[in-house]
Amino acid sequence: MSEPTFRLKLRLERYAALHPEEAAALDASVSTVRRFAPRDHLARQGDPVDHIFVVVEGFACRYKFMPDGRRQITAFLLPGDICDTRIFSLRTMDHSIAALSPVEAILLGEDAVRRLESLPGLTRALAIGSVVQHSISHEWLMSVGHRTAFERLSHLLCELFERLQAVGLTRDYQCELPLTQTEIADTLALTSVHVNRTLMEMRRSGLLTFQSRQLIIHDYDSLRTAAGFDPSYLQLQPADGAQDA
Amino acid sequence: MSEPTFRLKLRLERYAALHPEEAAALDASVSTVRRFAPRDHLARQGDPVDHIFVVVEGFACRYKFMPDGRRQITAFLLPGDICDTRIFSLRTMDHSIAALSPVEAILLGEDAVRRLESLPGLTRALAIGSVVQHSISHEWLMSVGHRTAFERLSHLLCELFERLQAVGLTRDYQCELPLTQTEIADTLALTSVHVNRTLMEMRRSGLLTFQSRQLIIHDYDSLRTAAGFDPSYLQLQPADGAQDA
DNA sequence: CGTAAAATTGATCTGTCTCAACGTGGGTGG
DNA sequence: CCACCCACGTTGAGACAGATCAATTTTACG
Repeated sequence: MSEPTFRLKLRLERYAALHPEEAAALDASVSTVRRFAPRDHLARQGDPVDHIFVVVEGFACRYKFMPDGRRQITAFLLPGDICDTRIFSLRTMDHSIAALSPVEAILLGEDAVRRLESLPGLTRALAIGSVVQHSISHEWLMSVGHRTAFERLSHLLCELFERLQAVGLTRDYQCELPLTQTEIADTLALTSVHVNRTLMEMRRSGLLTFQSRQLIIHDYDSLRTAAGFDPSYLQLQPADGAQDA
Repeated sequence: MSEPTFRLKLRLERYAALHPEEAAALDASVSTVRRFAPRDHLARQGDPVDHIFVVVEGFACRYKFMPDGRRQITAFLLPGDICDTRIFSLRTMDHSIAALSPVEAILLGEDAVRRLESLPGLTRALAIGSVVQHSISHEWLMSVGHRTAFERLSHLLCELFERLQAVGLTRDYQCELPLTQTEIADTLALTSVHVNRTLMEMRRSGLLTFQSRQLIIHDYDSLRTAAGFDPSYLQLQPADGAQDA
């Protein structure tokens, strides 16, 4: 668990079987691990892109500001998540990445990434990871465009729960979600007032409780149904050839 | 112009300089060109992924249906656009692609793509193309989440205009947009009724006219301002080392 | 020409925002 | 160790952008 690549390997093995030497190459590529406090920036819009991040612990997010000052969170980076390796093709970041909780992250330079991508299992796993991030964006677009506040929030909580489950950060139907209602609002394009009302409605109806960063889902089937949540876009079913527990 | 890779090369050269042999490799990779009628599917959700597309002519779109039957268009594929090459890592398509107008498209198999991606200029250009598609998704999320109908529509029209301009499909401030108001509505997560009212408002205010598939922008500066449109996310400024016209 | 798809217009309804106030808990400095 | 304080959460009343429902007109095309 003290191994910084622990959750990353859990994630990548969902996508493709990794040879022992590929796992070793991952460990060997870790030279810099950095800690960030909540609200710290891992990267800012306009920064030159000289490394990407692997989140080891904590929550981070990609975001952009609108001209009117409202913030849109466009992605969450959870433990085990790795940034798109193709970002190196860009001169500068076109968005910012900030820590939402205390975050520990591995920094990988372009050379290290190239070396990892020369290994077939990793190539495939990283490619799927990138496609999944894209699919999540599309799913969020559907949420913001066509789902009600209740559906949007249920859908997001289902997604976060399953993503955390994939890296061993849930037990039963509970997990830690270090998010404020305002941050959820910035993600779902709602106001924090409305997120609050919707959360209270969910609590009242016995679906779940979300208090002091702890999410407890009391009725996952109903939550999934309410959200219209279909997890297939996360590609978390173990891949062909990947070891099943 | 009869060359199927003409617009693709225009696009890729915005991202990275291509060596003559890379341009030749692109041409050599074209073995199958297919035509599609409006509403035809280029690919359907669930299909095995055995080739990707390069749009030569016409408009296509990626889309998904919501459980309630509403459609969300998640991306446009314009002439010169190429699908993300990493989609090959997925067993099956997680969304559908349909023609919006008569479409001509090159089909590229995985081997052909691997061969192209072994060339450095193409690797870089294709990587940037993929990152830009991702950025466009994020920008659409901002639109649907935080922009008014008027801003959303202006923003989309600015984006489409600039993308078409990059591949030589505009003259002055005009271009052909083979989109119905319903299709625009499915993109912006509005109703076609509201798209219609918004278009009329733009027409009345002298900003633009959009009739029988022809977009004529009368006042681009005002349109851009109204949209809060910043084209940098499209990465269309000629790359270092790319030839300027 | 005829017919179906697309565009246009009007009247009404509603989910979410806005503004505004008040409650609360956990961290920190005295 | 207690008191203050500030970020976060909670609640209420009213406003509005865009949806919905329902015609009617215009356009494209076989």
